[in-house]
Amino acid sequence: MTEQQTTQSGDAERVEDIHHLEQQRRENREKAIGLGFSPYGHREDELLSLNEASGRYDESADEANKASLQARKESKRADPDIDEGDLPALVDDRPIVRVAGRVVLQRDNGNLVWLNLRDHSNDSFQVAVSKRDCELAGFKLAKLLDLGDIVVAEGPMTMTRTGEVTCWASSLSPASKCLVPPPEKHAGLTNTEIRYRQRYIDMWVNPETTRVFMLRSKLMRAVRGYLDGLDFLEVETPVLQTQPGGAAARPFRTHMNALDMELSLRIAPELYLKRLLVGGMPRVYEMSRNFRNEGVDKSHNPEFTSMELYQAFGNYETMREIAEGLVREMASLAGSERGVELSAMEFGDWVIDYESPFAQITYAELFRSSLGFEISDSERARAEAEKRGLKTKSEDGVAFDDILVINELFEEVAERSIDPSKPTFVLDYPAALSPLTRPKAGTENDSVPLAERWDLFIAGMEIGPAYTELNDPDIQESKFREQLAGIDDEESTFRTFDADFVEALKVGMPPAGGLGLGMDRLVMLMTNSRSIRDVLPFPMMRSVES
RNA sequence: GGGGAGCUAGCUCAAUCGGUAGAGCAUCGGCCUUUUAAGCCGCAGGUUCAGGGUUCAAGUCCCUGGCUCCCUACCA
Repeated sequence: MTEQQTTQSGDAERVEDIHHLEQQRRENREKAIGLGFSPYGHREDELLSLNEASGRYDESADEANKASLQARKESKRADPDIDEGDLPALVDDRPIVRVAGRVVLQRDNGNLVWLNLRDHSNDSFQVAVSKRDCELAGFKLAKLLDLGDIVVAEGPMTMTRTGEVTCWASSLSPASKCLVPPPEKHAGLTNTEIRYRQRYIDMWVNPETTRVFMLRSKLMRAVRGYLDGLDFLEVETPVLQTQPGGAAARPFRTHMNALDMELSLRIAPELYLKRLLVGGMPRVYEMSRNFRNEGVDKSHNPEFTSMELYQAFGNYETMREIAEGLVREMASLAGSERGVELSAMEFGDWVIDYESPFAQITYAELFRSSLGFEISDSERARAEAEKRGLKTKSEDGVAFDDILVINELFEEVAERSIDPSKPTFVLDYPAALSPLTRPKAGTENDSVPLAERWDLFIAGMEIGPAYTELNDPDIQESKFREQLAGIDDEESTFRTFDADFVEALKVGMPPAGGLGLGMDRLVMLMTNSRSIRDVLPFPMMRSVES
């Protein structure tokens, strides 16, 4: 973008529509140009972060410089006519730094202007711009800066009388103009709507927001590093799918013009990742953006990120070991960044222990301990569900299959009995609820056959499931065709018959473990964010006409 | 889906029973070379979310709509 474009585009005809606070800022930008500056800056190769610059402060050099200045002053006082050459030598070995940041505070003392700059590393770094020590243009610039402007300053690191490490500018130049009036400097920006819709303002004003997104990025990198260490390969599979599968959810639908096809955005990558196992890749994972055309709340966004992985010749036990290691790895990183103990990481009102081995309990045991009877007692389950006012039939009046009633009770009562502060694996779900999972050997003839599946719960949130994958094409086909009584549309998408996937299994998929983890929810846990919106830079918002 | 709260200056918030829309910060003008949310003096800043209604009079009461947040429900 050229200077001409940014400084002249449409100013003339728009001037009357522009808010006076913006107009004043435009005028200050013109004045900076008048001082010979390019208001939008240029390449800088020698910049230090503000935090690095603070670290460069050298106390002994600063003391020596101050002492030499004092000695010269005293010599002059003793002999006002002393020659310059007879004064004690000026000592100045103070480190020079070159820094950039956004102006968050400005205190103009007349011939000395104090600026506080902010960048990713430091919320408030002080720069002093004095008429005596700074280039004249830079000094004049300091006086006409607006809060929010980005500037580049260079000068020695020193300490003020009040003990604040400060860059004492020898030069100052603009790097970008902020034409938008800033939020209140102390109360800040609290309006959640602006925070989410104009996240760039939120990030500038509330450094904590920026820190969450930086930690999110580091956590994603840590996950990749961990999986890399286990020889998993990251892959990419289709987002646009003709037949969305791998989960129970309503998809977003779209149309492809070139091939005149109806397509859906994926609800899960599962069925494609398994095809890669069929093809011969032994360990794969994908950081998958999934799309589900459903409600929005504190833990649901229409697009969200899951990590799914598949390991040939693994099973759901292998997956439990990986998941526990991975979550602990993330917690360890987050703990060190946040300065909290791995065994005591706050999340809302809870303190979560990621250090101890994660708890394990079977679906049946958890059901029994919280409800007081067995999952096989379907009559009692139905009575209990009705007593609790739970749904036991679909909207069109069809009575739920027994296993759906049991699962209603499980979700309503048993899941909630899990200690939120202890990461907990719930093992061995009913096979009927897990159409892509291998049945658990020896339970086929039980009244409630089980499948080799677990779900991980932390802080009351479901973090993700894992399976021993079903690799028998005939069982898979019958699972796809199995319909439970009272099942709803969303649930049935799980069972949409995918002929090509069955064909792939016929080619032969090695036995495998598969795992899916909700990355957004994990980032919520790791950053102590209570809403998924706080870990997504740009959460879904209703559109507004302006 | 159900319930609750809210929307006033650029931002954060006031405005009593329905009776002249205010403050702080930011901005603008003036002073100031060690300030820390700098300070002192002065000025200015409004389609009270939108539309309709009641009234002599509406930010305030009523209706409709928009957007946001919270609770709840749903949601692998």
